[in-house]
Amino acid sequence: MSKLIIVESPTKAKTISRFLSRDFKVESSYGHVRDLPKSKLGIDVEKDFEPAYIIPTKARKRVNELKKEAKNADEVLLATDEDREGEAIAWHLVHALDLGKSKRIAFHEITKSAIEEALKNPRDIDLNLVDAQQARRILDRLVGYELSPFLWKKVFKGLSAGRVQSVTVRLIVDREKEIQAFISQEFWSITAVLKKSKEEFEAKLSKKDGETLDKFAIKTKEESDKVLKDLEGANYIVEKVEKKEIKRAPKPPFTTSTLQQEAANRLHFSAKQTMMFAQQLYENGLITYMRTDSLNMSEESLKSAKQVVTDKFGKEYSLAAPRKFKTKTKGAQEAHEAIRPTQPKLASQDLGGQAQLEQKHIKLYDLIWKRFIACQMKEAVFDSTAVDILGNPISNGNRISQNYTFRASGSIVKFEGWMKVYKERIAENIPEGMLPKLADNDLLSLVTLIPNQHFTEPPPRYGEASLIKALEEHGIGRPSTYAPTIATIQLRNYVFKNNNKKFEPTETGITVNDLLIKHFPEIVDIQFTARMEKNLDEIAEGVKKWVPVIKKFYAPFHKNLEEKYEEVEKKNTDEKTDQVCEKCGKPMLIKHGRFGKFLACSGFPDCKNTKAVKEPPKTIGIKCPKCMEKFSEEEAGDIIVRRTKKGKIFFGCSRYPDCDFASWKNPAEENKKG
DNA sequence: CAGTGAGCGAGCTTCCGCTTGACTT
Repeated sequence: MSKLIIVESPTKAKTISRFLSRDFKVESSYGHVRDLPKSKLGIDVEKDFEPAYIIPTKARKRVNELKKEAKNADEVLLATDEDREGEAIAWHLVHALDLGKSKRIAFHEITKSAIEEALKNPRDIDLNLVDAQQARRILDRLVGYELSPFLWKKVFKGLSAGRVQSVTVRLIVDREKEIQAFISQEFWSITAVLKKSKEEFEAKLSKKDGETLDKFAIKTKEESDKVLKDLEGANYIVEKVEKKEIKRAPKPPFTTSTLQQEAANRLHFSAKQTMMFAQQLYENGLITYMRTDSLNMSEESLKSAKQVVTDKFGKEYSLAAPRKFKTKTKGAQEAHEAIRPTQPKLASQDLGGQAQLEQKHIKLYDLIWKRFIACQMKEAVFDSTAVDILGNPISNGNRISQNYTFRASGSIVKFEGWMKVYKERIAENIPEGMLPKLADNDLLSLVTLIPNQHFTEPPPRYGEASLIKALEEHGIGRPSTYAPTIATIQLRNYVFKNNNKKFEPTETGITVNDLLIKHFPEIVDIQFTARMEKNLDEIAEGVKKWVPVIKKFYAPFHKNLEEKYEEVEKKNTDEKTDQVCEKCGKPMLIKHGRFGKFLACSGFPDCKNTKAVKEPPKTIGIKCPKCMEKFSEEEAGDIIVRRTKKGKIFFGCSRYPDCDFASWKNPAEENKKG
């Protein structure tokens, strides 16, 4: 009896086969094996949106191999992920491989017992779940392949729009507009430096006559001066000492999104880098699957974590019962576990021997290991103290009406708990620093009063980490798409990373975003995906059929689109410049051509003068090596980041065409490697 | 990888989500 099991990933296949007898052969599909054709819509909207699936050339070889394997097997078991995409992959496999006989199985973790359990419970493919996936796929294709050509016609060619990318651009443009519209406000704070015996500490002005002062209570220097004057000669007396014990629980283990965020914040990895290193850790059997939105952890791993905590830190740090987490992510599919070390016993220091791992792999593993171990450790406990101090102004020996209250706070760590492993900035609600021992009615002496001028700040621009966080919170995109989406919107030149690695929209990004918001508000609504997911869930549950759901969306969308083709004028994306054409004296314009921006004379077609557009100098801080051989450092060109026609990034010399140095790799990074 | 826009109007661009190589352009 020979049986063939098909999963998505070759690494998963390898792992599973270790648990099974020789009767089983485990192969992988490498993701989807059928898809809509790339070159055309591939959907017959007249015939109930019938999709024309094809096997892409990239998948052809794999399909043929699997076909052969299936023929030789007595039974085929489809063990793809238990989620919408996984179910669809199984269904596509049935059609692509012509499987007459096949069964669907699913396991929730890759352990011997879970696999044996799954083998005992085969089922049929869930066609409702498949339909939900088809609806998702078809809707995305309809939106993407009808809206993008609209942009080619009304803006310029090569642009794109889609359910995910267009909303991602919107987030960035919206934020930029908030920043532009922001009006900074002045406010003041007053800090008293006080002394008890010889110990100095700080307290912030918090109340006037018992009324809490809000942030803008003191708006100007004059108002601040008035308070200082009121306080001349005041006594400072401790009014109330409040002690509290604060407990902080650890954060859950990593998902794709949180891993990308933390690796960006702590290790300065891009989302793309993080995924590449995680993939290699996964392939080396060191971590669980890296594209996941689940917070589940196998019982086995929890047991192992407890052992590690007890061994490494002592029993007082370990939990009586494992701590479990529930996802808050909208639309989470949870086909996998959270990202965790497969062998919790292996700390990052134990990884030295593995030659194929670089420092960056080890750093990422360290982060994953610590986060996982910490989530199975006791809460951290703080003793926090908040003290109200009355500043009683005295006037001519008499108390005057106003009095002021200052507040000092501090905390000390009573028990580190999980923070012994996974350091966090204390921040959020827990003040830092120590206070001297204080008791009610203690008389304090004033060292000095410090007025501070502040200005409110605009909201920050998104970086990769905060953008991914926002996408996940709105349920936009999936673990496998966060990094590629961010790459796409930069490739299309909708947004770019500024010198601080924060996203700013380009002119094109703003133009396209405004156009979409004005004419297709539904598609670029931040809630669009969430509403779609609700419908998909109903399809998956069998409450709704997929065709009417798509029809209900498509009919008005398409009608609107046809109207907009008539109504909307072509956007003129020409940008005026201060430059004057040296041939005819007319002003020069920045135009969009096949190869991006260029300068052209506004007198066209009478004057055909063109020039390369002045590139924003995207230097990487090093000189051109080819120039350096011939010229002094003064004369040598800088290496600048440029793009090919296809948008691929390469590194060239700023003196082009005098110097033709060009490289695909970043010469600065090449130097570092030696 | 150093071009380019308009118009003839061919043939092309484009989506999201699942998964890794085969390229050293």
